[in-house]
Amino acid sequence: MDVADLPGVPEWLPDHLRDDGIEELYPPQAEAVEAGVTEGKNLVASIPTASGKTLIAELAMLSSVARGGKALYIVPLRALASEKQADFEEFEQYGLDIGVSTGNYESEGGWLADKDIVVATSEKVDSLVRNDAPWIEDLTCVVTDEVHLVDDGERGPTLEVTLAKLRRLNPDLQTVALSATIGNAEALATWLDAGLVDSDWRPIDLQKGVHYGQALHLEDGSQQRLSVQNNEKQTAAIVRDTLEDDGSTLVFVNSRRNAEAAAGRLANTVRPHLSDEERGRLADIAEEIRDVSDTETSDDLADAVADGAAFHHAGLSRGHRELVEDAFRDRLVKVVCATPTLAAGVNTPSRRVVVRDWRRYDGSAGGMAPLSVLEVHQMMGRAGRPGLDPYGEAVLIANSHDEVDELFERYVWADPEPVRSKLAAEPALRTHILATVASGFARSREGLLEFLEQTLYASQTDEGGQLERVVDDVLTYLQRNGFLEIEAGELDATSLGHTVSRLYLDPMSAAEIVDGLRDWERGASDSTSASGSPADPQAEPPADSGFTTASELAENAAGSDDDRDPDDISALGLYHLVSRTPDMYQLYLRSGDREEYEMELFEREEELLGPTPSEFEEGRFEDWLSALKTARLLEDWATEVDEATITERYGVGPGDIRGKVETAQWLLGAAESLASEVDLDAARAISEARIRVEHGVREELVDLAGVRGVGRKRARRLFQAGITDRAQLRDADKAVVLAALRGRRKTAENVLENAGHRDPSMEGVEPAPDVSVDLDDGDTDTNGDVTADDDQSSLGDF
DNA sequence: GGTACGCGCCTATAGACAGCATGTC
DNA sequence: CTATAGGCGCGTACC
Repeated sequence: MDVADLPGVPEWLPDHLRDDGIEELYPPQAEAVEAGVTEGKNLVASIPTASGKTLIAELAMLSSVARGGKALYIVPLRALASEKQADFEEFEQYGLDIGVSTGNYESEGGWLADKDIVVATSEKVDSLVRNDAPWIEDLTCVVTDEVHLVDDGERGPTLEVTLAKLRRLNPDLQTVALSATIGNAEALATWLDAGLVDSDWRPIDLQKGVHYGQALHLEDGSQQRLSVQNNEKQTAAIVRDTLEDDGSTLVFVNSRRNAEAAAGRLANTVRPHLSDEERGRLADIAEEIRDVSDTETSDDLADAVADGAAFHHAGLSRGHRELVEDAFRDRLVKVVCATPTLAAGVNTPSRRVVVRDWRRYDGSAGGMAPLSVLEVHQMMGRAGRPGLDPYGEAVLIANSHDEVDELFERYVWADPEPVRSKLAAEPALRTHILATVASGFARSREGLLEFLEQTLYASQTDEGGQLERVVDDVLTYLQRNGFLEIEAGELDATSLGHTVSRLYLDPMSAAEIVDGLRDWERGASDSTSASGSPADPQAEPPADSGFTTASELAENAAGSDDDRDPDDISALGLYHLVSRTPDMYQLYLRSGDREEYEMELFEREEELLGPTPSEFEEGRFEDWLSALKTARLLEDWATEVDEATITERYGVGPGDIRGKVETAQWLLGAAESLASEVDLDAARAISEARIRVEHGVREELVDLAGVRGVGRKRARRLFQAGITDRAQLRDADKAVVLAALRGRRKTAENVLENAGHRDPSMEGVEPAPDVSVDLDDGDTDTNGDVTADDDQSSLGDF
């Protein structure tokens, strides 16, 4: 189909596409147009990655906007939100306004209501609906990227429920759903009352194969000789072979450690193939990587990159990831060894893809579980860059002759699994039922079930019995914990319930937080026996186990003599409290850790909020310990322990620290709201703990770190120079400030201005000579300090 | 005596959304 | 209920 023949699109679009070198649509795109995407029709497109999904989305959104509408583009990852924003911003020249909204970022300059196209994550959209964002009603078109993720147990239900809500709010809404190739695209189409484009077409050939011994067996039956030389691994042989053809390789492995180890080894394979010029540019990038942070991960990555290899996983910080992705796209880095982060995420195609590990550890399966066909196909789909490579090759690695056949059967020739709704699971319904009631989508049990009828789950199952049963369990749970009231069949969210829904908390997290805080106020004496575990946990839904109901408000109102002062709650206690909620991704407890944290628990049990579960309750006790480990990490961060020490002590990457800190910040913010909601007096302690973790500073720096432009390091330097709070900074001797900030005039001016200094100008000011500021060269003060504390407390016990 | 290698045993295990109100070194 | 790579200690073979 020629771009001139597109019905319903703005008149500038055909020319715009031609300028981009697009004269004709790809076949699946043409099918989509024939199905009416540009004329407001619903559509499900199940097509491979990189076969033009984005254009289908654009056609739908632009034509909808051209008719005076407003479009929403839902992405699964924050990283994709910014990528799509960049894509769509080229339409700004035609007067369109693009906006982005994710948890940590909101586009500035004009509210989202004024935007023509809004990009957001599914959770953010859910949250916007819960908080009654007024512009939601103006939407005329919603595009969902990667809809097959409704199959995901944790995040799928959010997408499902959110789509159902959007469609309910606005029955005329055009719904376009983009999916990877899946087994049951027609089921999605039925659910969304949509036309269907289901195609395998790719703009560039993809040849799948399995490597074993000295040969690469391809799916068309041919074989390529690809010999493994002296001692090298199969992966190395493939990488070398690709390099000889001047191509790059993406290697998928199943753990972070494997990614790092493989990158280190493959660096040796790549090194001899680099030109001098490449070596020079790679050295520069390696230097930038070292600048991002001075952790071991950072060093290892820099070493590998200097040789043209890299690893990529979620433990990397944002800066690291971007540098690696860019260098790979620029073809400087020849090999990237990645965990599945890269397959789901951003656009980094490569000549060849190697799927080295096809099994992955899965705690719920109790061991290694094979990857799904869908996942493997998604990884393989990264092979071949349109316009750059003649074709793409995706290779699985077999370790035996039998495995060759197995891999062909299991992945190369197999069709992807059907997508199935995971909505009927209790944890998902807990949060969505509360939100559905709180935001007025349902006012009775029947209304609730009727609403759930609009989900994929309902369209995929014939017997409603299962769903109904879980719904009743969840309603009971929500009622018992004081989130909902049920009266004469009427459902009503309590004010606590509304708060929880708006805060986007899992109700179970909210219950845990409220109970923990309340338990503290009630005093320690009766808490050891106060575990709310039902007598027979087996008979109760798992959601209930171990929690006193949050509705026992009246019980402690009387107050007793052993009430404790809420200001005495320690930061560790609060960090532990939020770390044990289901909203915090827990740290893995390694074998050696168990003993260490049992000891730690023994020493600091007093500080924790709520009764420690019995050691015989295996699962709960384990969770309690790993929450303690997470809490310790946060405490270290809030005690100015430096990054490198933390990564080493807890076995995490630099990016993980950021993630934990961010989550803790969010949950503590939520805890603050909850405390005031239920009249608990802990707000001050929580707020301080939150600010400390936010800036990563000890108590005495909280005030200083609140000044814009002052982080944990600058705050500490100022403090050492004798400036201990914001007020002092406001009237400080400029010479001292300048010296404390190591003579950086511009920084000092900024800081003083933000602190409200009368005359921030640094002109003619010289750093005061008697102020010494040596904290970042080596692990002198802050770290040394903390390490000493640490030694003291642990040594004292042996 | 030193080194190189191979074997068996032990260990450890992917990803990342959200409130609210603004900004690290 | 499922696996496997890598690191380490140890024993053997060889110079």
